[in-house]
Amino acid sequence: MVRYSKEHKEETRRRIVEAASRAYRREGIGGVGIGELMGEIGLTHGGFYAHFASKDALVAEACEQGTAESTDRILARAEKAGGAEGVRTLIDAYVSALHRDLPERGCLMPALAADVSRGAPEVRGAFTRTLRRMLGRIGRLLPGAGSRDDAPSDEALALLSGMVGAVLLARAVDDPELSERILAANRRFLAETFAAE
Amino acid sequence: MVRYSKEHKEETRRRIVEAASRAYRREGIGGVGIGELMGEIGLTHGGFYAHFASKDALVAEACEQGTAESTDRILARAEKAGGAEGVRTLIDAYVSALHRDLPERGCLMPALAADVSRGAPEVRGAFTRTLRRMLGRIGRLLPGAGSRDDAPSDEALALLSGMVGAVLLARAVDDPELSERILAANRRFLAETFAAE
DNA sequence: TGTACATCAGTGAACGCGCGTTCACTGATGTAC
DNA sequence: TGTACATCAGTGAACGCGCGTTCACTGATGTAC
Repeated sequence: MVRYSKEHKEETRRRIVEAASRAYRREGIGGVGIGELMGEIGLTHGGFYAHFASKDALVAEACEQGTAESTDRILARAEKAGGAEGVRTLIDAYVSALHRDLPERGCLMPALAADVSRGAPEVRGAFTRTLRRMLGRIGRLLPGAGSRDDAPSDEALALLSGMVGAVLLARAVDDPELSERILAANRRFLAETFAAE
Repeated sequence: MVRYSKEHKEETRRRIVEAASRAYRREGIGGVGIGELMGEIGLTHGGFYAHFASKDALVAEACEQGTAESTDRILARAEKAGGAEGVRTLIDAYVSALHRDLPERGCLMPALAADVSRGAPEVRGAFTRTLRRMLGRIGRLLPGAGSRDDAPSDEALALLSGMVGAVLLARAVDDPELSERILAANRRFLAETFAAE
């Protein structure tokens, strides 16, 4: 039943990374085993080590490669709009009930930053590169930003930190009303500060 | 060798909660087992169930009771100062390299919010009560805040979200320079916004 | 075009380990007499 | 004051389970002839 072509292996590898990235954001890194992951794409656990040296190697790749699509979904529309309208679009998309409720398709930062801070060096490195890339894109969206890509702007750092904290707390909280208030307050506050006309 | 007085049991229970609260903030909830915890206070794992019905029950108590001292350490000085000076004191203490580097003695939110959002209902409830208490104290510190304790103010929500996001990202990042920039940018930005004269 | 074969992606049993939880027990305690 | 005893905090072996990882293997593949 199994048929493999020349690109078959790299295709399988890609599917593992994608499944891992989604599952880790949903359940946490410790919450998903290799067997569960391989089963999700219709394979058995033993085959995993033909693709990755260790779970940490997969986690690193899931943090760096597996999140491009989600970042794009959040940022692309904002970049198309541009200006204050673009920043407002970003804030509304990021600090939203939808983003809160679908971590597996959302930003890496609120979902896995705490796990990463306790993780292997290669994982922290991959996470940092993804963060830098995101800060660069947000920085270019903000008014008055220089085009120096190497150092993220203070504004981008403050905006992203606020958005990440808001989604993180909104997810943890028990009470739907408080959760909604966390999002609404941060949306309003960040838009006033970073998307003023 | 073991000698127990009337208050001995509740004293032991208190020590378990304290050790758990510190260890969970440092290593994550999944990163610390019952055996390790009991060993840390000089007991064996079996005795744990004389004090708690389950690990989740301990986690809930660690989130609600075990963090009072840490919250106090961060907030007490700010409350004593009061006014804009008090807010600046809070921001400087929270968004600091010291807080970043000592999660086990720091705020519950950046350390465990992600774990909690995937946790048991009783854990989320305990976390939410601790968050509410903290928001109330921060709200009372901010200028122009009404004394309605039941609903946290938008300003308190935005300030805490920003501080939590900043410490969370600063901990996850690989590069000490970027980590320092995350803290500095957020300190400056939050102080300008919330501690203006 | 048809057959034999080397390759290697994927299989599944097995490993050592640590987890949360249970339970029969031990032995120091405060109390009853 | 001194002894017998019920209590119960803490012990440590055992449980079933899932984890990450290893490894001998299987069988479909593209290629050589």
